[in-house]
Amino acid sequence: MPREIRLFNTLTRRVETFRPLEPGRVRMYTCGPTVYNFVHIGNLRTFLFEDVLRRTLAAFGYRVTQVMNLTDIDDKTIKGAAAEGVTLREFTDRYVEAFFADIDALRVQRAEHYPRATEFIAHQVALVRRLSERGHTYVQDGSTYFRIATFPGYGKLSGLDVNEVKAGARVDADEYEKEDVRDFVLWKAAKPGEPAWDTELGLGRPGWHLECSAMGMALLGESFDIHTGAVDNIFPHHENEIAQSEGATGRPFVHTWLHAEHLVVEGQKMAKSAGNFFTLRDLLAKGHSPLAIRYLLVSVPYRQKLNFTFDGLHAAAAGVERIGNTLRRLAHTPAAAGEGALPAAAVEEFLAEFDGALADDLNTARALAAVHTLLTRVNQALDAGGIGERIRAGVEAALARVDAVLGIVPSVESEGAGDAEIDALVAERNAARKARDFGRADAIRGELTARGIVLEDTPHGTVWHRSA
RNA sequence: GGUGACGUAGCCAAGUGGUAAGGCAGGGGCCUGCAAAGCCCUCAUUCGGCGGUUCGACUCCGCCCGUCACCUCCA
Repeated sequence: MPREIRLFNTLTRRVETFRPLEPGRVRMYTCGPTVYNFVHIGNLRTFLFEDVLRRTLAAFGYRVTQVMNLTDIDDKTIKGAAAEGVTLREFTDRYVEAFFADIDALRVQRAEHYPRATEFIAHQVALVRRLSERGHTYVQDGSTYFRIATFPGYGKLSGLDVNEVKAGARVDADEYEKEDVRDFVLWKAAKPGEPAWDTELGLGRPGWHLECSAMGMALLGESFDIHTGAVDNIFPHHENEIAQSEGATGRPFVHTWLHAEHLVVEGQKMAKSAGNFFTLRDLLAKGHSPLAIRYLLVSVPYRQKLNFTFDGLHAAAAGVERIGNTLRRLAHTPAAAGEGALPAAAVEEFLAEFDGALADDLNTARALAAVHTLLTRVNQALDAGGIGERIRAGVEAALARVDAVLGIVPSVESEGAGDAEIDALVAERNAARKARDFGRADAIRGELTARGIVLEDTPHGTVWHRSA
């Protein structure tokens, strides 16, 4: 039996105990990138929330099937391809590839499916047909619209009163004519020079919201457990998905809706004009480590606004370092006889708190606090006389679980080994130290430091590793 | 105008009725030939402000101040 988890459902505005439709199995749909550009750290915050969600569910014993769409047909991709004079596919392929490279760098686990909107045109057309059969649509100037007046539940996710949504400066930005400004387009009539599909709906292309309904239902079923995105998706995107999906099937579309808060940079909304807009690539180019970025983005619970700062990034890097240092000490310190200075209860308490925090609507800040408390106890025990073999294995297993869920544990495995030249320098330095020739010893250490090698003289000998 | 968040130490942040987790930064100390790593001590008599409820409130209620988000491009 999987462990229970409590999640805040946007639909009910409450933290609820999560119950999958099929016991032990979770089907989740996560809104993915529009592939017209490199993803920025705000996108990444959301993807990382989804990654921690799927990892937590898996660690808790659920079998997870995750779908993440790749939006490769919309105004932005069309514009981008046209601007460069390449086909839509060539243009979007580039950013799909970049997207995968970026999430790989951040250790995001792959979803089971990454459907592209352009590869599910038939499903989208079929969905519109079902909506038409049930009287939810109308056609105007070759485009097909969803008439929200036919869907009584409209507004239930966002809590917006549709009657309050009035035509104004911000409404009806798109050029297509609608019967009612609140209606949204399902199928857009072709415009000259734009990609179009010749279908029973006429020559055109799918509207923005259609792909998620069609692909979600195609890959996960007409009703599934979880649908996620960032808060700005609540309205109109997810509201419209519900209308489209439930309008077509007459069944509940999604049981639990989860939304990640936005991130701000140095307290300001991230915007290109403000000069605080960062892609992953920007940060890596500045020399920040992917693991530190991941740690920072994961350290604030997903429903909290995250203030991304360079101070915070340095703190995150320090946090990652501390985990690695402790793991390294643990590996290099000989095991104590028997239980040693760390009681087995310390590990058990940690696991209970760590899992408890995650089960509480993914409270990653609390989970991380538990990790640090464990690290302190481990270091105390290491100072106090060592840790027994069995307990040490328990600590390592616990940190492996931390890594399985949060993905923030640096690898110390292959460090400090297999480099005969460095080993020789270390040996030479130790000979100098023994001879009390500290000038020579420090010169060697200085040289190694310049090469990015960190030395540690422990009671059990000198160990070295490469600085992060 | 409508709807909804948030305001805890220098910074990030947990807690949400029982007397303030954790991390980073800072100060002092131990260890070390010196470092590195680690450990110890220290760092909010107080949780935006003012009232109220309560034996007791950071936690509940009211008002006020401030910051922010969404209201059909937006992760």
